[in-house]
Amino acid sequence: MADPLTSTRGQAAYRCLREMILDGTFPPETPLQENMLAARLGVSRTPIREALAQLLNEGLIARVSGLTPVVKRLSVDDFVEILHMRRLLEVEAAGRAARSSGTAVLRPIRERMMAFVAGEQPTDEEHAALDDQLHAAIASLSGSRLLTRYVTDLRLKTKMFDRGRLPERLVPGSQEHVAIIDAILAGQPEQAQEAMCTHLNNVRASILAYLGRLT
Amino acid sequence: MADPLTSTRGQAAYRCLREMILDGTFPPETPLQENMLAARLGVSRTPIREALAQLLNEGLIARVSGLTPVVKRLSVDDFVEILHMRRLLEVEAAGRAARSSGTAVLRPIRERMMAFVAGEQPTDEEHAALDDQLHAAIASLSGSRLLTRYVTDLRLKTKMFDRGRLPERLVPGSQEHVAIIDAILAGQPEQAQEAMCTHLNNVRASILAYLGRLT
DNA sequence: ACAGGAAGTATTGTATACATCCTGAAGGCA
DNA sequence: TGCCTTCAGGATGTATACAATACTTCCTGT
Repeated sequence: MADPLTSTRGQAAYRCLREMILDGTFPPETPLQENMLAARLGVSRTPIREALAQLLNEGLIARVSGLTPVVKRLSVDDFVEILHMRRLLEVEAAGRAARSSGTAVLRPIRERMMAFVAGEQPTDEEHAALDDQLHAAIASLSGSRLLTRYVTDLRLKTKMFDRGRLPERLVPGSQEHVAIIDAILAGQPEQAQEAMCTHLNNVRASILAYLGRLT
Repeated sequence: MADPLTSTRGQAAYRCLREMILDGTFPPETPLQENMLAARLGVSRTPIREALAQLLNEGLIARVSGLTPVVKRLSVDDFVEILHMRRLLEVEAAGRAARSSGTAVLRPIRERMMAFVAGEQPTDEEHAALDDQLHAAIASLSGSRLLTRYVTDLRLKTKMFDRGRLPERLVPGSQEHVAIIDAILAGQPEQAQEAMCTHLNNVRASILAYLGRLT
């Protein structure tokens, strides 16, 4: 049988709502009323409430003035804060990954990244999935479940900015990823940390430039 | 009126259960059955389920083999992992706090700490509360809500080890706290970071020694 | 016309009843 | 004797009904 935890309607509703928030089906400030969601997902309010509680904990939604929770709008400051935290944690993770064994799992990811550098054009989903896979693998190689979880949580919140909005970052981003991987494979913690730090600084700079371009 | 969020039975149950777990009323491995808890707290299963979901998210309880969640037993490795993460985050927070304005809030805390150094014997609750207050204030001075929240969450999980088990740490611990405060008040980030790092290393060492003494 | 209040409406909080699934034990068969 | 099957009990997942609360709108008085 499937994992009972992920096969309950409550968990399914959670994943569904999270996806709808991240992909823009529910834009920021959208009020999420329990009855509306229950009707829309075809379940009762009980699993909906469970899902909302989880999203509330994660910070993807918030109760602004008391009652009905709304989709949280990430301010630029929020975004910078999250990326700052990600840098702190992922730089640490990269350093620890370089000291770990089992780094071979990074090799197939490196191959795919090299293909992007060589000119292959992946779909957004493909690219995002590989990005996730790499950062998750590095966090996991750190050997700390806590670090892995925090990195995963933080990356979730910035994911809505990664949706193919910055195609010009594909090749340089992939090059930076390869640099991080190579430093880890070579067992050089300082270089791995530096490469990760550079990468995240570039991500921040390019997204801030994108946001500035909008105004 | 009181904050509507904290006056619901669900939130009350959450705080109540959390306290019971942290103070040992529910020791590790205790199964937390919804019916039992509902009867014990005098509410229905609905708010209990809400509270359990929150505790589950926080990691204070876990579903080990499927069904009934049990109070999580913190292994030594878990503890080291948490303290490692705390060091990473709180060192960062101390550095940023030293660069911030508004550090005057630390002065009354410093006075109390000095009283402990001078020989005053606080109750466990008093000491724990001041400790919380200091670390929370430093995290808050970092200017990052995210950092503050993470530090708070992590400290919660190690709190069960702080319950007056290490009376010999009172004076040196308070001295270390004063050193951190003084570095922040003096606006010296590097020294603040170093003092915080030293402090947390000492905390880890003394608790590991305590745990080793048990075996 | 504007402010204050009161009633109605809608939404969340809580309790309870029902459905589903897991667990454990008893009994039968090889 | 040991293992598998089956059934009973219980615990969680889900739906629904009810209670309480916050918001909205309209009315009234100044």
